[in-house]
Amino acid sequence: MDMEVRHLRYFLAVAEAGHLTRAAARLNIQQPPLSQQIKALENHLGVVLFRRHAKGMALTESGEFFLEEARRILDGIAVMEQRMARVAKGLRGRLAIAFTTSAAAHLLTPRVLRLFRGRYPEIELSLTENNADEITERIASGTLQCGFLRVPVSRPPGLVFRTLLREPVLVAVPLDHRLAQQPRAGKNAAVTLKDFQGENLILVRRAGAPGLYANLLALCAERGIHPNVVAEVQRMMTNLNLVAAGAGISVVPASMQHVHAKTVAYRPLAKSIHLNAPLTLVYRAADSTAATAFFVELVTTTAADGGGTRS
Amino acid sequence: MDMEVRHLRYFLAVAEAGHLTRAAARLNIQQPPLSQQIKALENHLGVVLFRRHAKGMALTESGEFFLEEARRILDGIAVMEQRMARVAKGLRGRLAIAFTTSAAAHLLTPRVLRLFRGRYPEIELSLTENNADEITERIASGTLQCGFLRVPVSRPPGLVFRTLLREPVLVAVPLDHRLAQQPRAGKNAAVTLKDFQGENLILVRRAGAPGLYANLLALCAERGIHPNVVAEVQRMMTNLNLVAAGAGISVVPASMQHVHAKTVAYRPLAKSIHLNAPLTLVYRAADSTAATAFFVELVTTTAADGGGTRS
DNA sequence: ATATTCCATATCTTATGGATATGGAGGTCC
DNA sequence: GGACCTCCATATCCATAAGATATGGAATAT
Repeated sequence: MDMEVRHLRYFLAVAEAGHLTRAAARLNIQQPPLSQQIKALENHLGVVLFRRHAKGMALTESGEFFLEEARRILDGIAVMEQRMARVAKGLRGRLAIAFTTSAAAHLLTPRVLRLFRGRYPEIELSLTENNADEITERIASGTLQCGFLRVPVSRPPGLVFRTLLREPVLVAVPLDHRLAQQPRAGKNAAVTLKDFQGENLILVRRAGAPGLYANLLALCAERGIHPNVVAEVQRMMTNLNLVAAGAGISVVPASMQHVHAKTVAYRPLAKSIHLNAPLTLVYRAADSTAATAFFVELVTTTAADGGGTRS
Repeated sequence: MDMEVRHLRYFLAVAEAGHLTRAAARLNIQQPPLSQQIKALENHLGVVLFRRHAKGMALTESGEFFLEEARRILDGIAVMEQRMARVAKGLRGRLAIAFTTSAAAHLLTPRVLRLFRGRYPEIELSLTENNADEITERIASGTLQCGFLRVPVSRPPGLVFRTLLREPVLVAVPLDHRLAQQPRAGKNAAVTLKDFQGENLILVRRAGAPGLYANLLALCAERGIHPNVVAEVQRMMTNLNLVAAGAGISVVPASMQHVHAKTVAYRPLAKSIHLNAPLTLVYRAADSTAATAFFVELVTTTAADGGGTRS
């Protein structure tokens, strides 16, 4: 015979009732089968658990030992069931989330993570930083659950790209650059597309893929303006590092204007230029995990509430 | 459905094999019932434990959580079974032992307890001191397992009285007593029965019950000697306290000769007087407890080996 | 495309947990 | 002290559910 949880439950009932008949009633079974199960348990353990006398059943010394053990194990099982119930509800789990450097720069991102941790403390967040390409791929493959990025570079089927917000873009130039010196014609006068003519431009993009910079180049091309593309990098942070080093100018979402603030100047673009940077949440449409749903829900509502303080 | 240990064992096998078919083979069952049991478990927990793909079964995240829990519980059960195996062998338990003050005075008693503790460290000894009457009664009622006493005062059926050893008795007298002064006629000349004539005698006995003192009185009566019984007490220690206080004289087993050594003199009895003090082990004949058997066995062999150094 | 592997489903068998009926042992009450 | 009562054990029977057998479908590899 193998011991089963049933034996423990039955034993405990008898031990607590001190009475086979009463325990059987409490367990909603009849007395004889209970008698047999107890006996089977005693056989299995090689120990007599109860002294049978005319007024009921009393634990033997071995029974007392076993009582402790049985309680311990049944308690353990109860704890397990509770924990698994929380797992089932999605209140316990793991959630792998990634963001691009520029998405991480927007205040919405840290804010939403803090909120989530507070509300679902038993969901362990695994956070990584990566470029939009890899994030998209890893979400599709199931390695990641959610990602924050700017303009989607590819749109594999089955992925949801939810635009959380749009923010202006700024032109980032080295402090000693011509465009950084300009604010006299009217206090921070906007940069126009013409200003890009002949400039060394640093891009963040993958060749052939759409994105913020693809849009910018398209606008320039429309007007016959041809900037001089001196570098294409993977991350916007690298981008700004190069600007800070004086390698050229670039364009970034407004929320990055505090990066390298001592060495890079950020100038607005002219209103006529319809170029803005979205913040996008990516996840699998088929992901039925409760944790993911909680996260998507929290991100969406937080963004709708004015998001990351519109900075 | 109720969760049973079987489910945990099956789950663990599948999780470790990563393979339903292989796990089934390892469990000596077929694949379909295993499939069903796993599914039943998933139903019960409200969680999907495995991702089924063409090369086997891989744990989901919930499955990983459950793996920890299942291992924890199965380990707990294994520990329990081991402990109960030791209980079954009698290596773990409780043993209630009592002795009279005079039995405790014999070196065999502490010696055997020390030996026992060393050999069976998981058997908890509960030690008490009491008079022969109560010890006998409590062993009969099952409150105690073993007792050490001198001469049995009653012999309820079902109790075994095993004589471990016999030792001489000595006459205990106050230091300033006539009999204490005597050792000049031949260096510690023995006390005879005649010496008891008219003496104040202190007894340890229950009226009507046999015992060391009943034997002594019988011997005296045979020869027409009538000591003056001034007290009947419950414990031999009380007895000696009274002798030390000068209330009278008494007779005790030789092993007690170090009690009140500063105020009581111990004198041998004449060889012709056939009076000695046994040390007796009492236990229930029907006591099939291994721990009791171990104890009885150890006491018997220790006593046979020369016992408590014959002091 | 074919074959193979592995899990799921459907049906049947069997082992066993549980129900019913009865007996025996130890207490209690009159 | 005898009749009754309570409570557990034993014996037999039934029903449920675990397990076996047979088959099908999905995914991967050849």
